[in-house]
Amino acid sequence: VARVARVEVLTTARALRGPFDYNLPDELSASVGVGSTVVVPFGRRELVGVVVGLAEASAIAPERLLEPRRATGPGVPAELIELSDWVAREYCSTPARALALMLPPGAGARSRLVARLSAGGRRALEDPGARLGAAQRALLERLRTAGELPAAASGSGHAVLRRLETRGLIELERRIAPRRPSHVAVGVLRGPPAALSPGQREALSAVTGAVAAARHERFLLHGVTGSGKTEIYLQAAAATLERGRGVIVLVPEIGLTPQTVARFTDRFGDTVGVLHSRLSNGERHDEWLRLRRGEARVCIGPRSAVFAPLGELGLVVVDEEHDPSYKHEGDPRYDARRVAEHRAQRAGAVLLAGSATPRPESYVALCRLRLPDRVDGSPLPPVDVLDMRGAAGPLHPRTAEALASCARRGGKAIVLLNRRGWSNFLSCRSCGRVWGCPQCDVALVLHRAEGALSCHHCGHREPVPGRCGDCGSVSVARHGLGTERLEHELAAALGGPSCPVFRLDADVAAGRERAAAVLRSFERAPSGVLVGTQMVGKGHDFDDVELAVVLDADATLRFPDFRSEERTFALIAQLAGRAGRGPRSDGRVLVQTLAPEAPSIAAAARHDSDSFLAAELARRAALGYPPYADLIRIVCSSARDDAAMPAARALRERLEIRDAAVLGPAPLFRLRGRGRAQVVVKAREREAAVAGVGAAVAELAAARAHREVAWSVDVDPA
DNA sequence: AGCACGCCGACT
DNA sequence: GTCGGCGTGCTC
Repeated sequence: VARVARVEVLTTARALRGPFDYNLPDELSASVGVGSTVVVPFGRRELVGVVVGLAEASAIAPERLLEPRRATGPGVPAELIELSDWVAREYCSTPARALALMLPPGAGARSRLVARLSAGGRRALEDPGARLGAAQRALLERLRTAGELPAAASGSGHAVLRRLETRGLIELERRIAPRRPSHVAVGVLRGPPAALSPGQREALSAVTGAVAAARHERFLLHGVTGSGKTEIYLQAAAATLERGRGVIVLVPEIGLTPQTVARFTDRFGDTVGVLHSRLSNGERHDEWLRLRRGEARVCIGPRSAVFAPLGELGLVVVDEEHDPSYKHEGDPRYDARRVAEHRAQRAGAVLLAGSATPRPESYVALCRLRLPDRVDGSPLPPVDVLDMRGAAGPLHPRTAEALASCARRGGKAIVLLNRRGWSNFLSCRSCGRVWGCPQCDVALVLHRAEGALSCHHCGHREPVPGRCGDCGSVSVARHGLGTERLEHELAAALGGPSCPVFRLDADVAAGRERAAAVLRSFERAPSGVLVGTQMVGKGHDFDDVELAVVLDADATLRFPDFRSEERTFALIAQLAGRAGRGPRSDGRVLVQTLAPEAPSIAAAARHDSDSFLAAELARRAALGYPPYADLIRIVCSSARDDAAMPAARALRERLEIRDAAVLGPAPLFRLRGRGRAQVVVKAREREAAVAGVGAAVAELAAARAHREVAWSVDVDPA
């Protein structure tokens, strides 16, 4: 009989090594099993924990074991406990952090302490005789101006906060992630299930064959934009539901893919549970519960939906599998595509990844299904590469002419520039000073409409300078072109009632519903130009865009990253796929670049993903990059700028992994006021390398010498 | 990670 | 004395 529950308590601490054992009294043993969530006494606190195992006895003396206070909520399926264990090990994280991903929204460890001034505190600030230390006074002052502050941003330690709380001068409240407004769907092309082309039928039958046999297989649906991939997802999902099994559909950032989501909800109604961050906490929790109870059998959502509480999984779809948003940028740094593969394999389910521009990894590893043609029969638009070396302005004469002609004829165009803001950086014309971020070693970007310079890494903002802080000169040069200025210049050149200019980038999208509103306006407008960052190339299908332009197409190539070729190819190919669709089949694409002969740009111009992938794979093989090796990146960072490098050096010396190259340590630019250094491991034997790095980091992170250093392990860095 | 405890210096 | 700023140790 199970007398002992093994519990992982939900805390983010790396130093804490669970699981911890608790006695299970009779009244709990009936309701508590693997996957149950429980509230347990832990030290001097009470924490939520997850039961990860049951046992008859513990290695700890029975009299030292405590009992869970109570069970809470429906818990998670046991299958997800196993998955969390795999995620924790695969990404060198902790069981508790991995478990937090599986829990219903809001139940995880993600909460924060918020401080607020009380009436007593307000009086104390005005009373000169009040006993207040310097730190206490400073905190109270900050609270008076800010209203309320998260404890982490209060500038004071917990000791100060707690003492002020016991004296009644402040109020402390633990709060879960803030509520967000709900999401509105836009630009939906509704319609009955389409008849399939022969190519679609063939691809679908391969997938449904594997589903019917409950055989784990992995497919790559490689088809251009508009080739009918979504219809195959829908019909494969329907076939899976008929077999009584569940479906997970992963999409990139959901705000940008409302069309895919709407097609699923249209086809399957309440059977679909939608999980995404723009639902309110309550709504998200309700959707999660519907999935957990089996009331919804299809889950659609962004990367975190790969952890949906669905039993009897039969199919996992990964739409736009090349999209970088599938990589999670917090600990654990999981890759939803790899998690999807693992989960599907464990469940005997089928993995169906789809893209017009698949990653080389998927191209090699998955069973390929080709959809070479657009469903509407329209050809892919011709792509012209324009050499910008020696060009005078931001637009090539042919680009300017094409845009003007499009505006004259009342057509629609999309212009992509992957750079936000007005201009890149500012410098003083007399002394050469460049305005940089005080927290990060990068230049600040001018956002003219807000009258601010902004750091795109940490969010630091300062007013636009009137004069140089070093020499006092009032002559400040603005360099580079961003979307804000491009919008302004195009509006001046073409704009007017007949040719409105719209802009879509992260600055616009920051107002949540604004992104959808911009897309809706552009879609409804009979003519106009949409200017934006890569967001304009995602998700949305407009059936009347005749001209697509990419500016500075080689910008992504200038990043020292082994994926830069792949990214550049995808950026151009994805945008090209959005031109000349529907009735307007006379679309064209212009690509401005300083590197017209770059293989990724030349191949994208020919719509030739097969030869691009072949060449890229050969390059990866020669250089020892994925899929022919696995990369692990470890970043050390510290508020003390001289602490990161010694820690990285110590890691390098500690790492002994067979059949792997260890590169570094290399210094990185300062970020959010923290000095950083990295070590990269290129491994032929993935498991050994992950285990080796995990052990080394665990050991060094616990060492006193590196107490102030934060360690971040990124397996399969993006 | 919290949270408490214990030590030390500054101010009443 | 007391308060506030650290450094250290523990959590079934």
